[in-house]
Amino acid sequence: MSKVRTRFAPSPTGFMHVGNLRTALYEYLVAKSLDGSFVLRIEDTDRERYVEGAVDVIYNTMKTAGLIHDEGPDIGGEYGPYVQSERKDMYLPYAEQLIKEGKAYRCFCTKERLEEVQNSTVGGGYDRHCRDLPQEEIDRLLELGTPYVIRQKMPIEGETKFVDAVFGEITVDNSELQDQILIKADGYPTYNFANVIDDHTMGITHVVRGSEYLSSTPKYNLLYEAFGWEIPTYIHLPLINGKNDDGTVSKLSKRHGSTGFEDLIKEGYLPEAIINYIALLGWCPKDNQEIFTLDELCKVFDISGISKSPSVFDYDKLDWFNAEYIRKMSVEEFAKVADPYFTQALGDKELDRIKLASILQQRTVKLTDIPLTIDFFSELPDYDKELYVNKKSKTNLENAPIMLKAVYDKISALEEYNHDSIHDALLSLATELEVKNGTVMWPARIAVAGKQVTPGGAIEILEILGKEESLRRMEIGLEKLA
RNA sequence: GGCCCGGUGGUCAAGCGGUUAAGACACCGCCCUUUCACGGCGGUAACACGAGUUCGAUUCUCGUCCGGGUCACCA
Repeated sequence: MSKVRTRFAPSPTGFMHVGNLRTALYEYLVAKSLDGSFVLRIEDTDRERYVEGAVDVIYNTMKTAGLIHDEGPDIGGEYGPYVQSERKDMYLPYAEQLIKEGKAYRCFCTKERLEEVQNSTVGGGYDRHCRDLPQEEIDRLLELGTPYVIRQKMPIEGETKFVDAVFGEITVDNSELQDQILIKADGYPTYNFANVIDDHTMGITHVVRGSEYLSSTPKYNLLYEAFGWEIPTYIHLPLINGKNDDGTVSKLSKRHGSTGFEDLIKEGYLPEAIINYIALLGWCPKDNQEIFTLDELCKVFDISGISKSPSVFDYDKLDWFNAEYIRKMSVEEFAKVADPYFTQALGDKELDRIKLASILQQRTVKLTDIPLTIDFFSELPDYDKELYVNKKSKTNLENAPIMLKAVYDKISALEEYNHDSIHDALLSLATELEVKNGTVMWPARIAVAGKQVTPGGAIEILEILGKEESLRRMEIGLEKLA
């Protein structure tokens, strides 16, 4: 058996949809799990949709996602060129070969006529008007310079069967198939034609793509057969949907939130978490493990685990994966990825960012949540004194000032100012006053944070804020409570 | 509309003729606790429907319904 080769063939639109990314991921995994090669091919034949810098978006996405290709425009390979626009001259000869063999023909029909036929025929479609033109007529039209397209002769009767590795055997009536256009009037190949030629000439063994191609696969196969080429293994992937506000589902799109890889990254998701999540959208390992590195996925990935039914992209689950990946990092790693967000909230204010990271790490779901949860470090928010009232901690407007004053005195008397000394001071205070820990902790935390919910407790916040600033904030609290 | 595909809790999903129908996310409750989180424990919740086949169907077949895809000189 020849070496397994898969390809990812995106169009440079400047946007990498998670659906495309998942297709790329599965193509990568199919190749790597079978000890094969993963090829990147850029399909840029559509000039109108060309976007500046779009190819870089593809490279960057693949790189940050960790999907490293073995061959491609940037690194070459023995099956090049890997950019479709650079291969444009190789398609026409193949189509002409088919004409010579009587498997394709020139169609001179005008668009107007086609439209007319489309509207008048039940079920629409082309009426194969030019399929059997006499040779003299063809020559005459050719001499006149009549524009034409090249169409493939599809079988009129019978059926075409093919086997998909995921969906099993699929049968389609040949009467459903149009005489598809291979070469357009401008001389360029249609997408389907270019695809078959490229896949074959690049030695692609496994075609992995979304299930929207399932019903056009017979057309592909008829082309492979016309050339006498070996048909690749087809692996069609179930689609990814999004959930609408009204509870229905539809194809994943912008209105469901960020669906581009870069958008997701901007929203504070980690690449590894995104990859891990989408790997499980439509595929399940034998043992139901959920957390996987890319390398682990390569080892356990198996085509038989691919599901047939479409799935819904669930941001809640993505959140969970992201939080898991954040918690798995070392504090240093987390501090590093969180740093831009620290800066966003704190500016150039000097705080111990490692300590900050350590109290934040367990409670961060998305990196973008960080600024709002730590904003009080840079500036004490204006808060209502009702915050000092907390039933569970047994604090109220009467005892809060007393507790806060006691904390203030205790802290200002501290020679050494660190986590342990603050800890001991506050806990011993609770013992001395014969109240529960919360009764002294709550007012202290509220005074220095000015927020009901904070990352970390009173001790951590006091420590990070520093003695001077903490005391200043407690003074403000005492004034409020007076 | 024709054709193709799909249908297990709200979501991702295991299951491949006999199970108390796993697990994860979300949700709810309890515990831990200086708030929130993390962590621990527990809970609610599903085989779309109807006929077959079979001793026995979530698993096999057919029909119905629902959902999606596809029918271009777009990719």
